[in-house]
Amino acid sequence: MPAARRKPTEYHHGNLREALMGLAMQRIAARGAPDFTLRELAAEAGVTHAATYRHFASREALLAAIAAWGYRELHAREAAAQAARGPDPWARLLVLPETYLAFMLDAPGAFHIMLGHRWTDDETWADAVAARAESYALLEETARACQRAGILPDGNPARLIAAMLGVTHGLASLWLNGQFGVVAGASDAKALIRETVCASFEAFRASDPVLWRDA
Amino acid sequence: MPAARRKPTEYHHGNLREALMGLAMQRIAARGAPDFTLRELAAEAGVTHAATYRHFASREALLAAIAAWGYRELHAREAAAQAARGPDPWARLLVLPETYLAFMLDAPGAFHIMLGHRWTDDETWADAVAARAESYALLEETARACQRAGILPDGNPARLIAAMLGVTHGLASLWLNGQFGVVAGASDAKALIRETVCASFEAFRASDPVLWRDA
DNA sequence: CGAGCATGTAACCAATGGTAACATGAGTCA
DNA sequence: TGACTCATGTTACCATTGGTTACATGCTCG
Repeated sequence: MPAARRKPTEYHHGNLREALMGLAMQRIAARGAPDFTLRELAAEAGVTHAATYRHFASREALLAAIAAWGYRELHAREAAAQAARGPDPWARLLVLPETYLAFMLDAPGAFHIMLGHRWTDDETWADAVAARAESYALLEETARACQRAGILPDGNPARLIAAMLGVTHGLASLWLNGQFGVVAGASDAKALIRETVCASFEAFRASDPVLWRDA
Repeated sequence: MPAARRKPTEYHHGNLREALMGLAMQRIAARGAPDFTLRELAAEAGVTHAATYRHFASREALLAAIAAWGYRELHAREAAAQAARGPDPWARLLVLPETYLAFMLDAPGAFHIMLGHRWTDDETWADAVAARAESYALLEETARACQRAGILPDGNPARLIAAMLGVTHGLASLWLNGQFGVVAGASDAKALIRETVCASFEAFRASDPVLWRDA
């Protein structure tokens, strides 16, 4: 994250765009929702709120940029982690939720937008939608590879993928919204989440193929 | 849902509180987020926006009331469905996600607030928090009963509960945010979700107890 | 019937997202 | 070097929003 405040002598900020994204993510992570005001944000960056419109068409566009950055970064981390893990399909599959959850802890502000914010269909979110699709495609390919290798049970891959995406996304979402205390003592929620996701994947792996077949 | 517009002759609306909640839920369901303006809402109810403050302390309080209503209704439906299903713990467990997903389709507007909206900790949301806790308690009790009956594998119940809550919540959340097309052809997403949740529960049931034990 | 209280209205406020016209200064090329 | 230019920032402005306050209305019940 770049420095938030610029020196008061300089007229041009230098990299206001990224500074605003960083500050916004901080605030979202702290408050749990994109509550911030463009004016607050701009002031914290040492700039007038009107200056933000040189970099983002609207407040929504700033959020969309954060989401797009998040999914691109996630995809990059996932791909790198898979490469580091070698060719085994199962290891390549398990590394995905691991990376996902680790990134969530690294950048909770971005995740709030990625998971919790309603995206309108207009072009503002087009970038984010595309970036998200890439990340999902990775899961889909890897899951299919596991099926081909006989590691995951046969059956409709969409169901298996939905199940895996569901647990991961669901637990992440619960944690982000602070709803995890209701199910655990919240003592070490992060460890519980990681282990639960892992156990679920293993349960799916060892499950009866009949479960996943279409009627 | 009560009628949106009152007759212009009458000064008092009659049941403005519920009318506003109903209209708000409609709008949330339609737009996918609580985008509405208090003034729009009030106008649609045939009333000045200031009138809403006779029934809700703030815009946020209206959302909180919807969430609280939603969780109370959900809990009631779950309890009723369990009662109708008889004493078998496994049947009583499976009926919970069924009811959950069915209610989501009935009242997507309420679910958007229940699942997708960040709840601040102040007293505005106290009711909703309490109602939510009751619904979660039902899942927890039923899951523990299944473990005692030897139906669910032994191990840390928090993990099993987290896993089940995770899939259900995760898939519901994906569907609400319109992100389900990425995993399925979105042809009959609702059926896919129901069957995937069911398959997941069965997979957990038949899984190796070792998966759910603490290290 | 009349009093009181719940409910609605009108007028107002500060703050917000967004726009437009103007100011500044860094990079480029003669 | 000096001037042109364009990206970037500022000032001043706007309509709209959530929220408050003082006043109006009319249902309810002694």
